[in-house]
Amino acid sequence: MARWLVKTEPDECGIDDFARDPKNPITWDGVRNYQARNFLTEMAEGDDVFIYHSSCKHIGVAGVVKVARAAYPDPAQFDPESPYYDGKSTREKPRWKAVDMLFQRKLERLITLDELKGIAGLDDLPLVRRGSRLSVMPVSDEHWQIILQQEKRN
DNA sequence: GCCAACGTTGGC
DNA sequence: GCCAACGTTGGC
Repeated sequence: MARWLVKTEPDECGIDDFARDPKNPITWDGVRNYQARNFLTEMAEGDDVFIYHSSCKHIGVAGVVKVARAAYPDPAQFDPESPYYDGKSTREKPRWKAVDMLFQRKLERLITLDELKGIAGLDDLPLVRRGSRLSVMPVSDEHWQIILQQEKRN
């Protein structure tokens, strides 16, 4: 089973939005970057996913969700009203994918980007790399454990 | 196919 | 709000 991390702006959709209605999956749509899309496509039902809060006051890993439905065509790309509309995408050959994700748990505390940057073992995690804009990325078992261990620290 | 211009991301 | 880094676009 693979593990992942996705970035999100908590004002748009953060871990609290998952927690508010924990039985209801949320559609992870609007990914408009090819590398990120390719990772989305690799996600399998049941995979664990870190929710990372970006572009906000408290930046860091906030919780865990799981993939409830593997990749399918992102409905937003066909909706002219959506900010994620892509006129060049067709239903026959959809360009973009979405997955559904289900709440697992909120971390006991936010694991901040700042502290993640200080952990040598995470050097090759795209998240902590300077200038990295990748919004969906795989997380190795080792990295996953390292990040979770931080939760128990003060 | 190159690459300058432009738009976006995202930390600060 | 600033701006560095990056991805995409489009002229050539």
